[in-house]
Formats: sequence, structure tokens, C-alpha cells
Amino acid sequence: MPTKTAQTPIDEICNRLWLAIAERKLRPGARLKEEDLSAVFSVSRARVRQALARLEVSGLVTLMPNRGAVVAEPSIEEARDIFFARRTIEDRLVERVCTNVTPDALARLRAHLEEERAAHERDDTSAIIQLSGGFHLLIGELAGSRYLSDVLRELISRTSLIIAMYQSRTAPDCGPQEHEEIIRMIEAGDVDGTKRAMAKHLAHIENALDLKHDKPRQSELKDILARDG
Amino acid sequence: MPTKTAQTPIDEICNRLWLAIAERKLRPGARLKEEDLSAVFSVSRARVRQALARLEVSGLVTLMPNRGAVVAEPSIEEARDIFFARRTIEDRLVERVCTNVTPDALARLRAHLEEERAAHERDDTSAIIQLSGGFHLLIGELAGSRYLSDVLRELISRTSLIIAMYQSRTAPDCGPQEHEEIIRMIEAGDVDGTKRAMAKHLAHIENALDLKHDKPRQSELKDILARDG
DNA sequence: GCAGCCGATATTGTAGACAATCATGTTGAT
DNA sequence: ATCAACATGATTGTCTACAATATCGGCTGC
Repeated sequence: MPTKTAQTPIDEICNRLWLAIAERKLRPGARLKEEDLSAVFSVSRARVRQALARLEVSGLVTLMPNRGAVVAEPSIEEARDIFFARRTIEDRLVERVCTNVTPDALARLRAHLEEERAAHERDDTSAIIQLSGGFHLLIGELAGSRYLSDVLRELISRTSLIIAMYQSRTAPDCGPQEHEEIIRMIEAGDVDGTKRAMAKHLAHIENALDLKHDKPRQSELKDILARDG
Repeated sequence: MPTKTAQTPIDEICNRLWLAIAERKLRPGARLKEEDLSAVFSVSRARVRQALARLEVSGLVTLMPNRGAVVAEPSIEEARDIFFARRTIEDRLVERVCTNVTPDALARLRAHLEEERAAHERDDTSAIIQLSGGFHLLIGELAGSRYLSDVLRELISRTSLIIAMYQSRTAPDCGPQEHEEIIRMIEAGDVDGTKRAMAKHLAHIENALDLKHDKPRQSELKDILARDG
């Protein structure tokens, strides 16, 4: 969460791990050894521990005393709860954006949409994931609530973990069409329409998940093909 | 945030610091030296650093590289933002509680109200503050959203910091009467009434603050009567 | 064949010493 | 009197060595 302009080493570690998780390069259950991270980021273990402590608060990492850290493995209940929180927060953020929309805001949203389309056209998975979350973060920024934007950023990365856990088929994340629908409603100044479009969009993502069958956690049951973080 | 049943030393440090901040025993700008905290909690500095990293994510503490930690000093803009977030989240939590209310839930709310009244009668400031926040946390728990409850817990302690910064006169926090009004609406199954009562309650707290004059931060301008944390 | 115990391994947790960084105070030159 | 340079103090950041803890696998006894 780049909330400070000057990025400390801990900020950098958190951001890069956040991004790796959001892009699903680090999957739920992956081990995060202090010594490994210390070597990768060229910092002391004390720094790494601080970064991991932060990520634990954000729910992205689970720390086990004397055992080490793993990327979090959200349960089905947690998954449902996260979507409930997203509906709550994004409903209010999108309402605020629509109510106070400016030409500049619309331009930025349109520009972002073009970037998403371009990423889809070139089938750039990493960019698609990043821009998908980026759209919601842009909404948060335009809504002018630093706090809820920070919470949303956390929710987006947790959503990515959930998708990594429970998406049974390789379905695309949120396609740009649904983002465009939201932008269209904002442009029309239709507050209720904007809220409905966002709610539908989030429901679409949630319904693409298999939230009926609990997945065995990697930390509970060893994978058949054991893989390391 | 006691989210785990077994409390680690880091959990304990965070909880006690959280409580000291919520009860306004630790005031905005107070210094938090690693060595001091290490001695107080009988743990290594590494532990203290992890705890401070967590509290930084929660917005309760500000870490300055090579300078140390201080209790956060929220700005007016942050204060407004926090109340915006509270309205957003508590609106939804209280809606859910009212919609799915059970006799047991009502009993717990009533019992809590009695505790608040008793604390007011014996003029127990520490208990008043704790129970005041506890009422909102109970709403979060009864709403069944672990995530938003955690966020709310963070918002409550940040609210306490804001009150410490911007409450010009020694006004009581939320009096039990407004809590009773909310409970009454829940009991009646009046969803809209419950939301209005909560919104009014939060507005009451916000309006008791002086959010027009920015306070000089302790870390920016030395107090005339210097005091240490 | 199974349960319990023990040793090994992996990784975190701690402590102490010292380096690094930043702010403040002092001193000397103008 | 003012300013710049330097010294000092306060506190965090790093490193290293080793302690502590949890897990796992092998061996033994029943």
C-alpha cells in the first residue's frame, strides 16, 4: 500500500509481495522463509519480519510461531465475508464518484478502460489482473476516501487469493465490459444504475467461484506434488 | 485485535497498546521507544518491532525511520474520512443485525447497555470508553462479518485518537441513551429506523469535534509544556 | 503392526554489540 | 550577532551466534 511517497525498504517488500500475491504468482499456502526473503530483498531479517507483520494484519500472510509464514488460505466463510465487505464499501465509493463526477475523473476512467482492453487484446495475464484491480482502486481514489481506498486495496488482494483458491475453471476476472457498464452509468449521472452495475459486477465475480466445497489447506494436508514457495 | 484464541506475545503487546490508545491513556504524539516497550513487555526488540509494524498498518502508530515511533496524530481530513468510513460500515452492519435479529442477540445488547449505565453511574471513565466502543464491536460481532468487525475495531481506536485530538470540551462519548435508541429500533425490526438512529449517533459524535482548526502536531511543533509518552 | 520415544532438522526467537541515521547543541570564523 | 561545521546524543537498523520450538522420521518394545 503505497501510502507514503518515500518508499522504505519495508514498503518495497510489502508492495512486491502484495503484487506477487495479487497476480497469483505467489499462491495460497506458499512458504515465505525469512532467510529467503532477506536474501531476495537484500535486507536484514528484522526488516523482513516487520514486513511480514504488516502483511499478516492485511490478511495476506499467516504467521505461525516458530514455524514460519505462508501465504494465507482463506476459507469459504472468509471468502463470503470478503465479498460482503466489498459490496458494502464499493457501493458507497461508486455512489460518491457518481455524485461528484468531474470530466477529469471520467477521462481517467476511460483511459484506464483502454489500457484494460489493450491488455486483453495482447493476452497479457499479468497486466489484466493488475489493471482489473486497478480499476477498483481508481474508483477508490476518485471517491476521495483514503481510508476506504486502503481497505479496498487489501480486499482486492484477498479477492485474488480467494480466486486462486476457489476458481474451478480458468475464467477471466472482471472483463472490461462490466467496467465499461459502470463507467457508462457514472457518465449518465445515474447513481442507482451505477450501484446496480457494481453490485452485478461483484456478484458475477463471486458466482464464478466454487464456494461449496472446502479446499484442503496446504498447511493442513501435504500436497501430492509438494511445491515450495 | 484478538482474532486468535491463543494470544502470542505480539498479540498481547498490540492489544494493550490498542487499549491504552482507545482509553486515551496514550495520547497522539506520545513517543514509543523500542527499548522501553521491550522492557515493559519483557520481550525482545524484534517482537516490539513486529508489534509496532502491525499497529502502523492499523493507523494507530507512525513509524519514522531511525527516529522511532509515535502514537498517530490524525489530520482533520483523516478525521472526516474515518467518519465517512464508519457511516459506511456501521450502516451495513446495523442493517444486517436488524434484519437477522434473534432473542439472544437482543439479550446481549440489553446486557451491554446495562453495563454502560452502571459505568456511567459510578463515573468510571475507563470503563465508559471501553464499553462505548464495545457496543459498536458487539454490533459488528452480531452482524457476523469478521472482516468488517476487524475494520470497525480499527476505526474505533482511530476515532479515539481523533477525539483526543479534536474534542475541545470534555463531552462524554456516546451516551447510553443513543445506544438504547438503536437497540429499540432493532427490537422493533425497523431497519430504516435503526440505520437512521446509528447515523444520527455517529453524526452526534462527529459534530462534537472541532474539525475546523488544525492542531499543531507534537512531532512538528514542540508543546509549550513538553510532556513525554 | 502400532504406539511411543528420541534424535535430527528446519526455522523462528532472542540477545548483545555495534553501525547508521537524524536531530540538536556547541564552537569557531566572519 | 549570525552562520557553518563539527561533535554528541538518541534511537533505530543490522549482523551474528545461539537458544527455542515444532515437526518429522527412524527405531524399539509390546
